[in-house]
Amino acid sequence: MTIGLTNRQRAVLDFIKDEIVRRGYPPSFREIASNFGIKSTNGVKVHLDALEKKGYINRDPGLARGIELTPLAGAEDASIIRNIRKVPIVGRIAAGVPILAEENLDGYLAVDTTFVQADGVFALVVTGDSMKDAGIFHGDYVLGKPASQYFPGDIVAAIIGDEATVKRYYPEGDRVRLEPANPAFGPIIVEKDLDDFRVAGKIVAVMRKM
Amino acid sequence: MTIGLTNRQRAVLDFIKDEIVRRGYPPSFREIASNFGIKSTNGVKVHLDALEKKGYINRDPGLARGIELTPLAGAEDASIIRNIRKVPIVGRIAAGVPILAEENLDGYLAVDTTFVQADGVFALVVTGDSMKDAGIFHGDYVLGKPASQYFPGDIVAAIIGDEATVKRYYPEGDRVRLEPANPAFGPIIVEKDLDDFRVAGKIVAVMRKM
DNA sequence: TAATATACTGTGCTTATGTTCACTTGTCAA
DNA sequence: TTGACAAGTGAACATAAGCACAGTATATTA
Repeated sequence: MTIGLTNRQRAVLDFIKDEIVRRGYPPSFREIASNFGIKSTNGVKVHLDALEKKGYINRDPGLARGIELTPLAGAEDASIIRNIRKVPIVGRIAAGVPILAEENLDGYLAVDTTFVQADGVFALVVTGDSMKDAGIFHGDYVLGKPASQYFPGDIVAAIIGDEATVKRYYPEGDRVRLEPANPAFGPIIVEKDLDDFRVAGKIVAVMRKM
Repeated sequence: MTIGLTNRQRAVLDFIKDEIVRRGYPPSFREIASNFGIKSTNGVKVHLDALEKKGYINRDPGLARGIELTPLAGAEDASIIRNIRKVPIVGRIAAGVPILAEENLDGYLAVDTTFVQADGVFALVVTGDSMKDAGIFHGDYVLGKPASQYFPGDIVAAIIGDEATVKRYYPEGDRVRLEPANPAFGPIIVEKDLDDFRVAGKIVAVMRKM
């Protein structure tokens, strides 16, 4: 029952989230009121009632600052309120299903928002050293961000069959050349509109555990 | 000035953290009191004053539930958020002070616990490409973990003067050779017990934003 | 065109919450 | 054995904060 919020309600919700991030606890009615230039605490109460009714917050009536964010509000598990995103880790890719399908899921990686801002970002574990010279090693996590367009030279995660591979992307007519960053390996050349082939995202971050 | 806490103070601090996790906002004086069987709010106030004086919390006087946890409180023990650690980012290093001193602090990086388990881990931003062949580039974050002993070949964060540098560690008698991973650079050789020199930690992770 | 929802103002009230002060008790180090 | 510190009790107090109710205005929907 995801009921949409009005602009005003969303602004109030965002303010509450920001305050929780900034100070570690929710704002009071009067703090919300003064932030929005509202002169009556009742004006705020109406908003909070609406947010609660629509499932974005839970309140503990009577309690000072007794506002809890629900997952709907974007508090996946209180993570988002601390500059954190949970990025799905994509494991073995099942044929035909979208990359973020549950079948492919292999847990989550918590990532600081300095590394990811957008939604839809996924993580995968690199196999092989074909991107060694680009500083991407066997066993590294890479974060991939789906894009509407990829440019020559972009490092991308490409799906070929049920395998994900990380390479530099070079479109060549109706083919694509996937170029490794390691002289020991040669390029992979695939038909652009092969059913089996797609580019899942551009690599936006690398994380290595040593 | 990391002053130790008494058992009771630690218990109170833990309770505050638990409540923040559980409900999303800090407890009131009376909630703390009733949890510990304390009958006077003043009993609680003394604890909070002590926690504040010792740097584990910050309070906004007069405000209901105006308790903020400081990094000190979070670093003590499991982070308030599951699976996540907040790692202090070390910037320019002031002479003479410990690496984690406030003067050096440049914010925090949230990191999944798959990358860090221990306390005391710090992050710093790499300058220069001297570790390029080890897959550590200019601008990368590295996570350093202080150790009691370092072994030949370890990649470490070393402090020389007020500069941090990342290199491979090779002890040689009462000198240390800091070896880059880039043929364009030569090694740095320093006296082991120079005042100006110390090894701050072993590099346990690398994170790159592209 | 009546009903409903949003978005408020203004006032008064209740209570949840933090503060202050005086005093007690036990422990531990100088 | 004095003094400092931790850890309280108890009561009075001030105020921060939530709630209720009576209105007003506008827009949208049935």
